[in-house]
Amino acid sequence: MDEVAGAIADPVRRRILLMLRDGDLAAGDIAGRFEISRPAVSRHLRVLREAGLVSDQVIGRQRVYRLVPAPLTELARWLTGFERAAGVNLAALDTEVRRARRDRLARREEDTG
Amino acid sequence: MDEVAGAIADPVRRRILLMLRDGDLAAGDIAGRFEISRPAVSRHLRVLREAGLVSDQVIGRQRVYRLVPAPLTELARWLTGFERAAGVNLAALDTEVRRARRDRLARREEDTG
DNA sequence: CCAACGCGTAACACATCAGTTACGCTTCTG
DNA sequence: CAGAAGCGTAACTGATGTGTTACGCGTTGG
Repeated sequence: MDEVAGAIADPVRRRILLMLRDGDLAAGDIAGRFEISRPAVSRHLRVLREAGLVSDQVIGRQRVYRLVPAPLTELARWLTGFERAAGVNLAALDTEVRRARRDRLARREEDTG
Repeated sequence: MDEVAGAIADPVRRRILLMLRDGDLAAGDIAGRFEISRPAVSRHLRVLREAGLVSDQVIGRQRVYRLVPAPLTELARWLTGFERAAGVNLAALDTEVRRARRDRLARREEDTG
C-alpha cells in the first residue's frame, strides 16, 4: 500500500492513470500528451509499474501500458474505513471539550469558593 | 485532491490518521507514539492540517486533533472510478494484441506469398 | 542491410521533503 | 509568581524525487 499511495501522490502519475482508465496506450502515446520529456514520463511509468498499478507488454518496438486497478481498489477500501469513524469522532470531541470546561470551572469555584 | 493524495503518501501520516480514526488526540499524545522527534510529528500534523484531513482545537496548553474524513472519502470515490473501467481495459488489450498479431501475420504472408 | 523509430536507463542538477536541534510563546501548576 | 509543560516554527542537514540530456538496445521499414 505504501508504494501505491506514494505513486498516486504525483499529479503526472494520476493523469497517466486516468488516460489508461480510458484504454491501453503505448509509452510514446502517453508521453506525447505531456509537455515534460519522454524520459521523465518513462520514469513515472516505472514508478507505476513497480507499484503494480500498470502492466506493460512489449509489442514490437512499442510498449503498451494497461491499468491494473486492484491496488487502487484496495486503497479506496482502506480510505472508506475512515468514513465510518466520523460520527464517533465528533461526539467524542464535544464530550471531551465539555468535560474539560466543566473541570476547569469546578476548579475555579473551589479556588474562589 | 493533490494535497490529500500527497498527504497520505507518507506512512507516518497514514499512521496518524489511523490513530485519529479511533479518537481525538492531543499533539503530545500522537508524538508520544512515534520514535521520531516531536517537531517531526508536528511537521506531519501541519501537512495533514493544510490538506484539510485533520482539524485542531487549542484546549489550554493542548492542541487536540481530530480526523476530518470527507477528503479521504472523496479520494476513495475517485479511486473507485478506476474499478469500473477494468473490464473494458482487459477486453481492449486482448483485442489489440490479437489485431496486431493478425496484421503482422498478414504482412508476412504478403511478403512471402 | 542500414537508418530510423521506440523506449528504457544512466548521469547530472536542482527542488522538495523529512529528519534534527534550538528557540520562543502560551498555559498550567505548585 | 516562577518554573515547567505543551507545542509550533525556524534553521540546518541529508535523503529523496523529478526534471534534463545523452546513450544504447531492439524492432521496423525502405
